[in-house]
Amino acid sequence: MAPTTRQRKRGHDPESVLSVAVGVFNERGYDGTSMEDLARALGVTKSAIYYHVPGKEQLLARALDRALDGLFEMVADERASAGPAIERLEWVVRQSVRILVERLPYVTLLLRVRGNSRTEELALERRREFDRFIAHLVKEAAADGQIRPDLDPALVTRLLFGTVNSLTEWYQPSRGSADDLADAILLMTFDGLRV
Amino acid sequence: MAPTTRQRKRGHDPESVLSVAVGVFNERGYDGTSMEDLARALGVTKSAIYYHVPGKEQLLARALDRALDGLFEMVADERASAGPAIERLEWVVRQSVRILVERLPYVTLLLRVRGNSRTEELALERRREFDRFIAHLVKEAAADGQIRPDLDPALVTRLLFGTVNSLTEWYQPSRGSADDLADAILLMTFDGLRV
DNA sequence: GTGTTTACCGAACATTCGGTCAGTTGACAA
DNA sequence: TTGTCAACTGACCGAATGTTCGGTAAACAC
Repeated sequence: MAPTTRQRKRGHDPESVLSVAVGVFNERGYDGTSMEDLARALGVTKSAIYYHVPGKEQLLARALDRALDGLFEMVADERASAGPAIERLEWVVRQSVRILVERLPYVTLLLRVRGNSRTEELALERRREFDRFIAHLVKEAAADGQIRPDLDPALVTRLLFGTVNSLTEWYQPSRGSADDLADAILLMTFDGLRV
Repeated sequence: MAPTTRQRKRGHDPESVLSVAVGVFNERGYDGTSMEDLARALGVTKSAIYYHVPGKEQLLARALDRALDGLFEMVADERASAGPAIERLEWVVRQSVRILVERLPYVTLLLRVRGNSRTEELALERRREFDRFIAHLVKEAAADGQIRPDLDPALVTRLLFGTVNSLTEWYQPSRGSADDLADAILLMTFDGLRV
């Protein structure tokens, strides 16, 4: 046997670095994560990271774009703009859950952004634009008389998407499909828990 | 004359430092906040902070205790343990909203803790204990046949308190009282949005 | 075998971090 | 007037931060 270690030069690329980095960001928080932490998680030294990506903030920017692009692709779909408002809202909630589950680490990171840097501010602004779209949709459904009139549409928007977004706090792929989750959320929020 | 209270110079005390610090922590995140940031917000130099409090992590610990103490005082109340489970659950949700509103900055900070230090781990463990109490309560209500049987009680627990906790993301005192908020949340989650 | 490219290491960089400490200030007591 | 003391300041420390850079072993191209 050759004593020389014949370890395969697996090697990273920008994609694998991003995916590992986002995982660590979500465990320790972006500001709580050092490049040393990332290096350890990747099994390389700090400097190796800079061979693949320009720096820490770029990692954040790419991750946030991945989440936001998913959300904006959805609201660009015809099904978000045509038909009865209540059905569009239901569809958008369902799709939001789907995106949240599909891109869980990226969306999780997005929902924790506080605006500490230019990168974060830009992401926050895009997110607010998405939120405005949803708020408008709820308002339409309320105007159509499709949701209970004794609740302020703006409040409903916040609570509804508070519920959806809280998935990032506990969801694991083993805990059910996106469709089952969306069913449960729509059942609770639209029809109520009480028997 | 023996004055029992000594006239103090204008300045800060541990309480005012804590309250300003928690505000900055919530704006920029705990790890994203430097002692220099705190000093600027307090209008003093960095070293003045150490005259009033032992350090950054102690500020976090005190803030987290303030949130957790409120939650545990509530579950220690008789009304959380006696009577029909569904009514206890309703009461606990209502009180949770109240505490969240009363101690908003402290609870906000608590809900963002990731376990990066011993202090954060201890807070996380106490929080999990609170969550276990709620989960048990929902399970009891489900066993009593008081909430719809087609939803997993563990899932309901997460969604219900995901909704409640999402208040920290947007609530401002000008946006209504804790009671009004609790009404809206209970209306949506227990009776449903749809007309 | 030689040259080039890929993927990395180790050492260093300037800066910022949380924290310490000797000294200063000014209100008050005596 | 003098002394005390709460409430600071400013200079500083070692460690950690994100980033740069010169070098290099291994894989590949010819």
